[in-house]
Amino acid sequence: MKRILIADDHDLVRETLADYIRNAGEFSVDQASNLDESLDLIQKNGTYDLVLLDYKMPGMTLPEGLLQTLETNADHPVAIISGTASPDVARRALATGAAGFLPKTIAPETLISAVRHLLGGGVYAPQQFLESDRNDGQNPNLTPREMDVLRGICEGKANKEIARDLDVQEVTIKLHVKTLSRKLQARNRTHAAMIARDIDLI
Amino acid sequence: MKRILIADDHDLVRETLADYIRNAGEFSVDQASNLDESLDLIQKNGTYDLVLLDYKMPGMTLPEGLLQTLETNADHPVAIISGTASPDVARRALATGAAGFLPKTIAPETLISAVRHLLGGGVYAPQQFLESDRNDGQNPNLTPREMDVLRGICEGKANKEIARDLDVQEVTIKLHVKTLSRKLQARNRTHAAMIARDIDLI
DNA sequence: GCATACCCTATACCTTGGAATAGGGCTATA
DNA sequence: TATAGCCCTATTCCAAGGTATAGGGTATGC
Repeated sequence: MKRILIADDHDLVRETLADYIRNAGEFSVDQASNLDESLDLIQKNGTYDLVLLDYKMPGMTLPEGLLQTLETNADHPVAIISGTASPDVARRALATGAAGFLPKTIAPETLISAVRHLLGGGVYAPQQFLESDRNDGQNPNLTPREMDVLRGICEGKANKEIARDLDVQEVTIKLHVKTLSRKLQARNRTHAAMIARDIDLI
Repeated sequence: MKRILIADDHDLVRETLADYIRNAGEFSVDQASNLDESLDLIQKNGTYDLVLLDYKMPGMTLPEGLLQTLETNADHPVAIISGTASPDVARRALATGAAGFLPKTIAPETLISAVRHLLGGGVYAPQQFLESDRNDGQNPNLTPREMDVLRGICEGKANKEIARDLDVQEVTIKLHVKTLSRKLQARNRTHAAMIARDIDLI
């Protein structure tokens, strides 16, 4: 029987979900409520056939937390499960090496078939999260660089800090901040960060 | 058999949850994925014995959305179910007339007994969300004025603007910004805004 | 080749944010 | 009454954010 680890900090959600997957009768499910606990369980019980990590739980970060898990659960698939349906998160997760991206808006039966698919070594991600390169109507159409800067802003970093991280001059960051703020119709960086969060851009 | 309505936009979470509650054998469960759909169902099928509303779903607002639901589902309890465990949201929900507040971090069995309690006309809310005197590391415990300023920050307003709105001097705003940033362990106003959003403080 | 879009840099200037320090007035409570 | 917490103000100073303008380098596509 295939062994699955589900990590999510919402006890209610995780346990009912684990129950649901167990009821399919094909899987044994273990649970963790944060990243550290997940890593501990993997080391204690051996690698799982599939690990599902909530994108938002204590200790979890992208890409760091995902990379740690991939390393610990060597050679077995790790997928991200996320409440907020964000194409950008999906892309970054897959680019980092995740085997899949499961939004919490998918139907339960779809989840089961996705789990089977992942266990078979496949990659799972809903269509709409992959072909969203093109902006579908309300996407403000930020350039890759502007997205980099926006992420920095959202983490509360100063321009100088972002500049160091991206290895460019501070003035350049200021330029990006200005243009991305205009595109988002934000009045300043803080506003831009909040808008980005609102429309699930980050 | 008591009739329950669950409204949550995450299909996966809602359906597994509905399954779980149905399995208790005592309840019939209907589902909605946003506020409007909930109101429609109540009007079409008659009032439910209990309505559980997700705090974060399309159309949902506090207090407006809750008030609408309370009115439509006249004389029957409506409870808020929330992913992020925020004492402030809990207090506002209960103050508006919600019969209960259920964080998604509670255990599934606790949920079932809470549902029974609510159906019996009781009020349910975890202790720790009501006696928020003690801040257990998580609760930033901001003063009312600091909350005012925080709201301004989150709207992308400048200090000068917030000062005008609250009819005080700009320096005063700066003071509040500094102290609330310290309490939230934020490095600046943007960071504070993002943290506030993360923990659903606003 | 030419236009376009993106990315980077530079200079200069002004506004805003934020730290530090010091107090006064108010209210609730021990 | 004294203590504490909150709210407001003040002054000073430096760091950071933001605007404006001008340009260079490099791809891509017509």
